Amino acid sequence: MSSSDDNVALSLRNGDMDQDEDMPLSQISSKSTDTTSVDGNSIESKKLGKKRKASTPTNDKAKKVKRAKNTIKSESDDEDIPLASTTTPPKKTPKKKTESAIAKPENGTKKVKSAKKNGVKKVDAIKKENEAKTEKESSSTREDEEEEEEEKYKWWEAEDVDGEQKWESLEHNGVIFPPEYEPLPSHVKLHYDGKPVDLPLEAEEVAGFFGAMMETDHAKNPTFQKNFFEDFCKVLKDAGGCNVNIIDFHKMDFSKMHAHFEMLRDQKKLLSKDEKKAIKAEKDKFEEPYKTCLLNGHKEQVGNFRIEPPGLFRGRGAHPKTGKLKRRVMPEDVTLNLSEGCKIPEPPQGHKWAEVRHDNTVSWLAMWKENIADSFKYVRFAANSSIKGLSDFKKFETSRKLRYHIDEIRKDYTKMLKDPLMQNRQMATACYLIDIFALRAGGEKGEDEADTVGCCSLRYEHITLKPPNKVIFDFLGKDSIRFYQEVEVDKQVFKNLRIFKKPPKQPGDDLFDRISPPLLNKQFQNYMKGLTAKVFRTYNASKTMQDQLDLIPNEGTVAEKVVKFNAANRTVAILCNHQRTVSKTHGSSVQKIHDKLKELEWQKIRAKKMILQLEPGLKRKDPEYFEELDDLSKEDTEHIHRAVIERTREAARKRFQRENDKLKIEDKPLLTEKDLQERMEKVNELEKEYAEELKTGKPQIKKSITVEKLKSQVETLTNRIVNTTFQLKDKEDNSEVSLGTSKMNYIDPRLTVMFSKKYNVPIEKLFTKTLRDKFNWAIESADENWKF
DNA sequence: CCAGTGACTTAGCAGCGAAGTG
DNA sequence: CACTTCGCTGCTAAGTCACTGG
Repeated sequence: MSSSDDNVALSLRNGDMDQDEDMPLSQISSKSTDTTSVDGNSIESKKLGKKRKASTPTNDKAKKVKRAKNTIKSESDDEDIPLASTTTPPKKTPKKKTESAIAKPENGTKKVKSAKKNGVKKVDAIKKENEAKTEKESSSTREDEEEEEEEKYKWWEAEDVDGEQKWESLEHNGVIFPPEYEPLPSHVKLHYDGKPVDLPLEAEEVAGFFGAMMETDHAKNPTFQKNFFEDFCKVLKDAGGCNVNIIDFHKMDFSKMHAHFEMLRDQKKLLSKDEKKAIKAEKDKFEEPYKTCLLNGHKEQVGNFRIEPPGLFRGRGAHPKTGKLKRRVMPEDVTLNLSEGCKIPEPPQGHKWAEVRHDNTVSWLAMWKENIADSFKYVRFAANSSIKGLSDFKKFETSRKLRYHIDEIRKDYTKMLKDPLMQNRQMATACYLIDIFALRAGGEKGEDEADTVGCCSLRYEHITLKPPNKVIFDFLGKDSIRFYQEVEVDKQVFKNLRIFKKPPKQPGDDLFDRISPPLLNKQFQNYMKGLTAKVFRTYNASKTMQDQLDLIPNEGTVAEKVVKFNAANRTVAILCNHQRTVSKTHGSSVQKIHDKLKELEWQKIRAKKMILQLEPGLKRKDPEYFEELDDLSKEDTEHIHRAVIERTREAARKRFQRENDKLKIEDKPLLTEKDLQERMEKVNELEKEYAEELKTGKPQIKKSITVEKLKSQVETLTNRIVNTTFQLKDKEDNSEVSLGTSKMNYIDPRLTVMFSKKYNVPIEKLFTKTLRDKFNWAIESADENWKF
């Protein structure tokens, strides 16, 4: 935000503060019709009694009656609940100030024009804005550079003013539809109960979807199977059925289909480099027109210009609809959005569009309705477009503005944790959880969706309380990612959570039964325009990153600094609970690195032993250098020997095979079994040598070796050991943390740019190409002094 | 008022080419 | 050079939140 805007915000805010200190959060109590006090005698909330699967089957009605009393009287340690518990909370004059009052003065009509400005000018605008920070008060200075000043304001305030309008003109070439279904060759069939099935094409396609996924976890999921089978049978029936009566999923055999797809894949892989290149070139040429569009006369990338192909819905977690058929989207389903009067893209031969719209209040280019959840899918601009950039910029500016209000907000909710009104306590407690543990808002979800929760939808069974103040969170959040944390909380928060869990509440019941995300957000708006629950995540993520970066000393190599940057990034990712599934190979690859480390260690020790054999006197000269000679146990050494031998053998065999393959192609005489034997004999000799070495503890020495050579070997090995150790630690630390999501969505990119410039780390080491494009505005605008 | 709708951001993962390794 | 591992990108599911209209 601009300096002057911040000023206004500050002064207004302070003025307000004098009138009513901690109004916003408590304001709700005076307005609310639900005057249930924390200590009981309230009407039952509608939310109570809503049950999920986790709850034990009980009579809901009976429970509702029981739960009607939400008293805190039996809370033994609740001595600091206000005495006024039976009265309505102290009313305060409703606060009139809103954020809009702050924003309004800035909103001149001239800013509307700014929406037309292109990206380059906008970037300049940000730069100017930063420079202007030092000139906050000086209005005359501002007028001096009015021309440019105007532009800079326009950039980021344009949409505040004219939030309605997203574009002046928009022209594009429509969308790409997936290729038509290609029937399988006649010998590739589904089998049922051992017999080949003649499927109509429509059904064959659906069966093929499953066949292609046979080896995935989805295909083993009973819900997936059930949903797939239902939809498959329906498609089959609608297409006229087939020669076999298919009634049992488990009698379906997709293996022929699966093998066929595998074969196609292998075939594709085997194509020569040039062939692959040619195919790609053709594809690129075909897609070219769809990749870009004209926004206000400027060329911009389109994001997802391909219509999603049909397939089986892969829901995440325990999604009730997983495996259902995602039907093919036809042009008749697709609505286009573009400027009035511009050329309308031709629909595919013999088809027509569902609708052509000219709505410049939205930023999508095309839209269709999907058949799984009946929701919309959009074709949108790419992340590097000005539209997305602007909204990203605004997102970060909003979250950045939160720093002016966060102290007050925290003070208010801390105070309100003790409010006698149940709703207010829930409100305050939710604010605390969202702020401190970066929980999501947690809206309501339907029966036909995966059972995941956020703050407001947390249920009884999702938290465990361990006095005096420990809370264990254990629930599935967005994408069914597990949120598990054992934490210590504010004492009053602990008490409140205990109250929210008090009988008659039981598993299946909402903890926060008197609040909802909209209610929460309404409160947040009183502090700051645009403040919602999700802003806290962005704010706290970026704030954490800033703090972590500030701790990094400006020294060392680029690689070291990158490692430290990533560590800071990781702190944020952990805060936001951004996880990734540990790869199937993780365990073995960690083991591999361990083994490698051991082996390096062994090599190093071995080299040192050789040094001593050549020059025994060295041990007295530098005992430290030879300290580790006995670090490896005999068993370990033997184990390593065996591994090395085995690997050598394997390599010899493979090499033999490879050479023979080559000779075969060249039509030359092949190596014989005897050649192989000879090579193996060499390995056997090495094996004997090692066995001997194990007995004597003395490695054999080659004639050509010298102490100098060995010392340099040791040094190389030491370096490799250090590097590998770091690599291992990084791998383990990162195995289940995903850094990408926070870098892309939560950490203000200007922080990364600041780090890059201040620490002389090339931005390429911190942002991938795509992120550099997406955050170009930040790269061009932030300098080494930028602060979140 | 509030449930439903619509539009947007946030999210993890598959697949693939690039880079690293022996 | 062959093989493995890494890291990026594209894909699309799953959230949030504002708005609408009965």
